[in-house]
Amino acid sequence: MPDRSQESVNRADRILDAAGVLLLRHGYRKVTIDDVARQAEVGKGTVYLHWRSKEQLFTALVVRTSIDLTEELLAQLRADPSEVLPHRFVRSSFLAVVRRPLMLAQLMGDSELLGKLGEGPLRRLKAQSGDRYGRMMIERGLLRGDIPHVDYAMRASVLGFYLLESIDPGTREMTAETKADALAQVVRNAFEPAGAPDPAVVADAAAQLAGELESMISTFRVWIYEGGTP
Amino acid sequence: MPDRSQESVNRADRILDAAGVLLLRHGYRKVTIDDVARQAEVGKGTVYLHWRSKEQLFTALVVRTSIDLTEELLAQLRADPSEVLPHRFVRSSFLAVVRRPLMLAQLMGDSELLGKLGEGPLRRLKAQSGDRYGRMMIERGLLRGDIPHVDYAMRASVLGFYLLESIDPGTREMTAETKADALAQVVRNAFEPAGAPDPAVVADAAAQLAGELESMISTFRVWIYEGGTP
DNA sequence: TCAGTGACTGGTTTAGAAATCCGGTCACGA
DNA sequence: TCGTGACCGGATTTCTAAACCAGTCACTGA
Repeated sequence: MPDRSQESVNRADRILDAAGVLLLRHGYRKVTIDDVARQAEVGKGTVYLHWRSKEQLFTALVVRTSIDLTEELLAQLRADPSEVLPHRFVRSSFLAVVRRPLMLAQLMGDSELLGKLGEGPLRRLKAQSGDRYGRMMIERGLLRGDIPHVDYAMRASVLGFYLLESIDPGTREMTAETKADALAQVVRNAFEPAGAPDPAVVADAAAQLAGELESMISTFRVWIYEGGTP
Repeated sequence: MPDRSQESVNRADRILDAAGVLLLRHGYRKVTIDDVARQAEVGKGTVYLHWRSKEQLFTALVVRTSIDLTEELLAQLRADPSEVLPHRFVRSSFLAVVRRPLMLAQLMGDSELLGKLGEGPLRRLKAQSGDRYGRMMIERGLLRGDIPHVDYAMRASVLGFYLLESIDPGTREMTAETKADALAQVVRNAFEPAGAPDPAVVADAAAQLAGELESMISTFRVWIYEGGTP
């Protein structure tokens, strides 16, 4: 028998579901709090019992999606530590992002869909995490240290795979997996050292990355309730 | 002593110069034909002696810049045939584009600056040429044939180098050369076969590419006078 | 005679006012 | 105590009048 606060969490989730459906259909600007409340079958005031503003409501939605995505990556990493290798991890991240329209919109800076929700500290946090991941891989010898600006080059190359589709509609016929495989090839050939990596190093790196992902998830959990502006 | 038509060409060039200055400063929408005429110190009607519409005037400007860019690449290719190798050619193209704001704007689809001039047959032609270059390099064994979707992967990776700067302002501190070098590394490691290429193959490929560039330039020359819609 | 010009025209964009909308509050009812 | 929807006023949209500018063409002077 669910207690009072459990009910409240359920309802918060229902409201976020409603917000998600409407956001993807109409975009941030055209979705009103009234719409969300009606879709979630609650009164408008009820929405404000959970979040202080429209911006915080939709930020919570983006953060919830980020948690979901990060948990997926974490599960894959735990099932197979070699997921930590750049070509594997970048591949999984690519698929995890393109399958979540909200994440894709945030990464591509789609202000039509997200308003200015795309910016903000959330994006900075993710960028920082990417940086830390890169440095960690270089330190452990899982990314080539012999080429200058590996981090820059990898960021640039990967970005292109996310953005090409918006510039060249012809590529929309390829499946996400096909693109992800091509991306993995590029990352492996261009940025990873030749030869098989030491399994011990891989296991260790996987453990560290798992820790980082967990702490990201914790940070996200806090943000859901504080609207990303603590 | 310059004849009548030489004068006319000079004046057309002066008008295009004026249009270029104003376009970069204010963008397509805010530049009026009056402005251009005044900047070029001719009457407004005179502009219409050279081009049938505002769109054709600015299209001619973009095409003139494209010719200039293509001639630069052609000269480099003639000076050193190994410029035809993907990592070299992509590097030179990158530099040639980022040093010409109009070309960069067109490639990035900057509609603030170019209005809808960014679209159109010009862009399609350039995309096609890129495709043909890719196929040619694969046929001659200068791009790896063993990885699926090399063309797609290379287009995506290269695109990222053009676009990263607009997403991550931090990278603006790097010089264009540094970025171009990183790009060349990626292309070489990810897409070219290991080992030195056969000089005869290179020379032959260079000759063919030079031919293609020449024919592009010819096409551009026609378009200057026909506004890109023959 | 004709290249060059700028006043002129009417479709389009902009500016400003009026009307509508919607984020956020809160008094009330269950 | 929790949930609601009528209500408020700042923000956005809509409407209309004024300004603007692409493109034309009759005129000028070389």
